[in-house]
Parts: sequence; structure tokens; C-alpha cells
Amino acid sequence: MAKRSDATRGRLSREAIIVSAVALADSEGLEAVTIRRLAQEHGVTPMAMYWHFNDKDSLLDGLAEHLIEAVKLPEPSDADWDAQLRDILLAFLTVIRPHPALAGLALRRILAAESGLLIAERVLGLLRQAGYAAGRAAEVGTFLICSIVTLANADPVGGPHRTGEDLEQVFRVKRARLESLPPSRFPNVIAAAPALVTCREADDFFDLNVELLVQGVRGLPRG
Amino acid sequence: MAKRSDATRGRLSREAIIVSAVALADSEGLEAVTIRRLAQEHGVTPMAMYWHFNDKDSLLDGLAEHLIEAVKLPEPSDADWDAQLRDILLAFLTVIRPHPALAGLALRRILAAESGLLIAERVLGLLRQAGYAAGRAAEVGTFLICSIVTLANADPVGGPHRTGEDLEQVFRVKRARLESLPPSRFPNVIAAAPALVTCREADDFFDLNVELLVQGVRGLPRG
DNA sequence: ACCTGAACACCGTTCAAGT
DNA sequence: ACCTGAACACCGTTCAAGT
Repeated sequence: MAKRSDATRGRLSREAIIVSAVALADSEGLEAVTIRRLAQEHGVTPMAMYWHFNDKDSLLDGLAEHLIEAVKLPEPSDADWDAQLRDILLAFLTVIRPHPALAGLALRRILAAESGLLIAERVLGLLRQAGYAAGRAAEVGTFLICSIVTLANADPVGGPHRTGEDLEQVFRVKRARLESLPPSRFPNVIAAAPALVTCREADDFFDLNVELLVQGVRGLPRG
Repeated sequence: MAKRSDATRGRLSREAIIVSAVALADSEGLEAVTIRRLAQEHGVTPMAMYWHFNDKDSLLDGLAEHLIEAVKLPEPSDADWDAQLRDILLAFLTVIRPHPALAGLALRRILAAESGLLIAERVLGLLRQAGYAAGRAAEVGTFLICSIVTLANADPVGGPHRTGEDLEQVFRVKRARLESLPPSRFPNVIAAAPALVTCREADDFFDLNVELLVQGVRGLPRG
């Protein structure tokens, strides 16, 4: 698609590859992120990529790290631990939500990058502050991070990104299907149909469920 | 690997294909589940699969449905809504936990299958009972289901399934890496290192975090 | 109804070689 | 240091054909 000159003038670089990979994942989904495809976009042979990355997996490592590094952790403060925890979770969510196709990559790579370790350290610290023992803090903290990824990943339509018009149509079809279920067996699904179909688009969905997580941490025995 | 006779004597069938696909995903991960690979295991041409499934995606639909159908929903009872909700979430988790590689498939397919709609109906019903309005129930319910999938998916080592010996070694290496971080910057990560590495293996991890979700539902404003 | 054969356009990756 | 060329073993899928 692009000749050598416009994607990156001059040389290929890790950074340039990662940036275009993110863009590709956003527009066409993770399965479009391909060594060969990226090479083509940079006007270069597929094998050129192997000078910059050991293999595809380390490209994905790079993508995950690139995202995690963008998280702006709020400074530690005197606020209650639950307020601080919420802010950290929201800071993480803010960064990955625009990249649902890449969210899943973070799942098993948070503790791999320095920036991810910093997030983990802060979350664990607040959980200790809340009264959790180290072991429990690890279990709960792990789950909290995974949950944020899940929220970001809960993109309405998986795979290729569709645009407005298309998306509306997909929603209409899904809603109609749910609403045509037998009312005697599925009253609650039918009542919730509009929200079930579109809720992952609303900011409300994210705020509400981050709050659910924080409330859950508050409600648990600290052992 | 298998000649036509032993995988399934007689004929190929949707069921037989799905069963072997589940086994394959369990032993070698989702990326090993391939039309060609499955065909080979059944001693059949890849194209034979296309008589039983429209394409690979509908094979994956079938896998997801197969799992979801196995969920044994507890009967509605007079127990508190939160106890019932916990039991439903645990019933779902029990089924998908043995198949971490397949868990992700359920994310966007629960509302596609009849059996998934039944789970959704029950969860939504209990949330209504707890005082949630239909819209909020949809938002929270969607997240709860996604979270269970996330828990099941939070398999320690992604990809190919490793066995005991190997796994221990992986754990040792990861723990050592975390414990060798600078103590001044990562005190909590270091203290939690053993649990961070192995917690996804323990039953405790799952029970604790299901409880976190239920407590979260209790702590949220019902709007 | 159920399956094969040949072909197409894709993958990731290795290895040797060029500048 | 950075990239190419040719090759290998894989993918999913279509289309026409066999029984």
C-alpha cells in the first residue's frame, strides 16, 4: 500500500513498525497485524522485520509494552485507598480502551515490562493499605488488572472495526433477534435487549463496572 | 496422526469434529485448532470439514456452544439473590475453567446460543431482584459474564499446555525475576511474587474473585 | 448426502547472501 | 548494521468433480 518513502522516510525502526501495527490493529483487528502486511506497508521485504524483532511474538510483546507505557499513573496521594485504586484502574482503562483489539495482549504481559510492574506495585500497595495480606493482594490485584483488560476488550463487534452506519445496522439486527425471543422464557433478556446490545459503547458501562470492582475489593474479607 | 477408523469409526460428524477440537485446544492451545489439522486427525481431506461447517468461524461458534451447553444451571430457589448469583457464576466457571484456551470464544457468543441466553436470563433476573433497573442489569450482567471468562482464561502460561515439570520451571524463573527487582521501588511486587506467579492455579483465586464480583454487585448503587 | 483434488492467496520463519 | 531472495511448511477457502 505504501512505498518506502511515506510510511517512514529513511529507515525502518522498531518504533515505526509498532506505531503502524497499532494503527492496523485499530482499523482491521489483531488478525490483520501480520509480519508480511507490516513489511508491505513499509515498502520492505517481510524478512526485514526480523532484524528488528526476533519473531512475531516479540512484536506483540512490543505492542503490549507500547500500550502499557502510555498509562499515566496518578501520583500517590492522601486520598482513601479506594479512590486511589479507582483512579489507577481508570488510568489504565483510558489507555487501552481505544485499542480493543490489542487489549488481550496485555493480559499476560503486564509483569514483563517495567511500566507494567509499576502499575502492579501501586495496585498491590493500595491493597495492602486496604488490609489485604500479600498473597490475597496478589490474587485480587491480578484479577483487577485482568478485568480492566476485559472491559476494554468487550468491544461490541469483534474483529474488523466497523464504522457508524454498519454498526447501527448490526445493533438493529441483534436487538431484533433478542426482542423476538419467547417472552415467557426470556422476559429479562427482552427487557434488557437494547442495553445488552449497545452497553459496551457507553462510558457509563465502564465507570459502573470499575466501580463494581472497587466495591468488590471493599466488600471482601481481607484475610 | 489418526487413520479414518479410530478417531470416529464410520462417519465424520459435527459432534466428532467438535470433540476432537476441544481436546486439541486443551492440549496444544487454540492456535492448534485448524481445519487442516482436524481433518488430518479424522483421516479426511480438509475440504470435508466444509460440509459440516460453513467456515472456521462457525466451527468456533460450535465450540463455544458446546461449552456453554455443558453449564448446569442451579435451579431457582428461595435463597438470597446474591447466593444464587454466586452459584450461577461458579457453575459457569466450573465448565470453562478446564478449557482456558476456549474461554475467550465465549466472550462474544453467549447471547448467540440458546443455552447462553438461559444463563443471561437467570443473571439478569437476579440483578432485577437485587433492585437493578433493566439497563444497569444489562451492563453489570454483561460484565459479570465477561469476568468469569477472564478468570477461566487467566491461565498461567498462555498457548501450548505445559505439564508439571515444565510448569514448575517456568514458575521458578518468573518468581526469581520478580524477586530480583530493586526492593526500594517494588517492595509489594516482591512480597507478592510467589502468589503473583502461581495464584492462577489455586482454587482460592477463583473463589475469592467470584466473591469479589458478588460483593461488587452488592455494593453498587442500583439506579 | 458426503467427500476428494487441484488451485489460490495468504501465513511465519530459516538460511544464505548481498551492501 | 540493515536488508533481499528463494524456499519451506503451514493456513483458510473456492470451485468443480466424484460416488
